[in-house]
Amino acid sequence: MPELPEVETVIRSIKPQIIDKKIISLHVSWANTLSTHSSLKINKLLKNKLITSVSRRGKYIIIHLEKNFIVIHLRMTGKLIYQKNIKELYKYSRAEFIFNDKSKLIFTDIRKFGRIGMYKNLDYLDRKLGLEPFSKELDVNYLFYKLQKRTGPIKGALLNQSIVAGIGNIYADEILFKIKIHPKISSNKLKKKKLLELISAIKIILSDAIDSMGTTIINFSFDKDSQGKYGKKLKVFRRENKPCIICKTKIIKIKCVGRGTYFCPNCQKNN
DNA sequence: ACGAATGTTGCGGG
DNA sequence: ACCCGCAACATTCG
Repeated sequence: MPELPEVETVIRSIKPQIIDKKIISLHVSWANTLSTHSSLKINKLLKNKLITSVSRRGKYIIIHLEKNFIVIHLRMTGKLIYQKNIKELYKYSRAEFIFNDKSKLIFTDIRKFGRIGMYKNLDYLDRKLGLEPFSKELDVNYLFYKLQKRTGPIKGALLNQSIVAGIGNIYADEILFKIKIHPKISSNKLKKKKLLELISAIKIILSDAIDSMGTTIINFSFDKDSQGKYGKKLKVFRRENKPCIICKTKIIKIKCVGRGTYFCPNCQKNN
């Protein structure tokens, strides 16, 4: 579920709550949640370690320890809930960080796709992921270089985390609508002038969505049950059969790179 | 009632 | 290197 704006919202909400706390233990109730270590091993590495920072890379949440990094991916339905005083139990709790002051960070995940791993540095993420959308290095030359050899649909390129990190299904559709590009147009067909618009749209849509604290449609929430407000601003995503806000043509839904894809067939022509 | 779809990623194979 | 289809899983929708 969460894309970059939702992940950014989550880290902004949990950072002040967990920074400078010491982790006592990590209790894992669904073993596959751990992607890199056994529960025993990760607990040895975590025990009494201080959280020095919390950050984000693409859609990954990074909890900085003194020597290591805990990396969390929420995938479709993962949530992080900070719990100050011992209270409710969560049916879908998969792992719980226990801090020195008895507070907890609870990782819940209905579909069990979310993962928690631990790394000595962030090379693993940097190798796998492309540029951050707000990076100054994200320019026309970089995008052109990445797209020129690709013949697949531009939407697939936007969803590809090794090009620009953090865009998912919602924002890919919104970005393409903003600059009137058909989602199935071949990636290498875009001229440099259009790539300049694309970069600008990526930055604008994502930063607007962050300002709205993300999009809540089905699952996303932060701070336990706060909802993102960007859902109200969506122009095409999940607006099938509703009028395009520009031309009143009905928004249609198709399959593109295996994903439900919404666009305006009049504003976003395939040529 | 049951197959399809759901905001993601990693894998295998062409 | 790229691209596609599928699997990982639980719930909701038509």
